[in-house]
Amino acid sequence: MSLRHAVLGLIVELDGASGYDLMKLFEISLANVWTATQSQVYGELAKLTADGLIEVAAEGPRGRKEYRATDAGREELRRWLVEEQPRPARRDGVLLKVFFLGQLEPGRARAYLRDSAALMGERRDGLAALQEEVTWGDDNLSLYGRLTLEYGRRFFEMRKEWAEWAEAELARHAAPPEDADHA
Amino acid sequence: MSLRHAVLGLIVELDGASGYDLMKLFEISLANVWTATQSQVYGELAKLTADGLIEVAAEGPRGRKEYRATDAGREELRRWLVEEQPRPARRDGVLLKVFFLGQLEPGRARAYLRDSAALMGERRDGLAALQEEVTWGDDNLSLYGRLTLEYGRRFFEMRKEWAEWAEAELARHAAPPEDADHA
DNA sequence: TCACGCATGTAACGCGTTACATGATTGA
DNA sequence: TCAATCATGTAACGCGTTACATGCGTGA
Repeated sequence: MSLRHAVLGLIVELDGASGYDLMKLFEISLANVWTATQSQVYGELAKLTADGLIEVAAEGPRGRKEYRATDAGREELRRWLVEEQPRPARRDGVLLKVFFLGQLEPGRARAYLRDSAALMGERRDGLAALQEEVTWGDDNLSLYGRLTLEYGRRFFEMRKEWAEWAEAELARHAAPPEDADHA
Repeated sequence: MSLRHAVLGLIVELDGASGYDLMKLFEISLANVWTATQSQVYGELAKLTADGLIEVAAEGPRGRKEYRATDAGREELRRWLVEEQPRPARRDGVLLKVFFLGQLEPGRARAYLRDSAALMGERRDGLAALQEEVTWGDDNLSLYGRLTLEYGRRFFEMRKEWAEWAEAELARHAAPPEDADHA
């Protein structure tokens, strides 16, 4: 149940927001941390309201509803942060493919890893560019957003290096070490 | 739709397996790559059979059904490996918490990161020990399983180092740089 | 004989994705 | 005026989790 706390957390930090505001934040700030669709966000807002963790603080033009956290909501966010420990759900589409790469010809398998390394390099560069671009404020979301962005950069860097290493491993196996000591 | 291909892939690689066999493989070999529950596995076997990608090749004692891949199934696995590219679903419970760590007292936030670093170190050591223990064969599953295991080790190592870095960053912000040039 | 392990299945519920559906405001 | 943007919602479907339910075979 993490979407719930993502939505609640944003409302607490911003001290009030609409579903539309939240969507933009999910697309930008939380893009590398937790994704959510529009229907999920509005659905969760309804549930959080029903459970008394947030409330409609004001209504604006075009049916806009500005939600704010209740005391119970702030308490629940804190409880989640302190008490609940997430078990990492290990599920990775790229790794799954690697696991079955033996079904392809060796050349194709290595090409897959090479492409993967290149893609990870691009992603890393994208985040690195973002880090340069953004001017960070002194607020919480800036400070902690900076930490998660750096995590993303390190993540892609790690994957790139791993893919390069894996490709070399395959090469080592494909070409038996005939030249190891006589060349 | 990756569970489908995980199940199909295992059946192809093993050249025949029962749901029970697959469960053990999900618990051991695929634990760090793709998780699945028992009901998922049996459900997927039924679907794959209905779609003609696998078939019951033999029935054993205790109602055991040995599935084997059909030609269509082997073709589908190949297609998935070559054509389909997974978009990485970025969703990470630990990062989500970090994003909202500003809601805690600075001391507690840093403690969270320290604990996280310690946990990641343990996980890394666990995988490293596994790497030492296991005697690897020459089959595909051994070769590619070794690659994914190394990925897991690097992943935890990266997270450990990141958590330590993040904790230091918070320390830097909590204690303003009063001693920077006069000490 | 009896416990453990092998072996398969179903049902209920919640989360996530995609698509559909509608309408108000504002600024060029 | 009209297009873009703001803004909210619903419905259908599939995947994932938990719990329930059942029964056979084998070895100590």
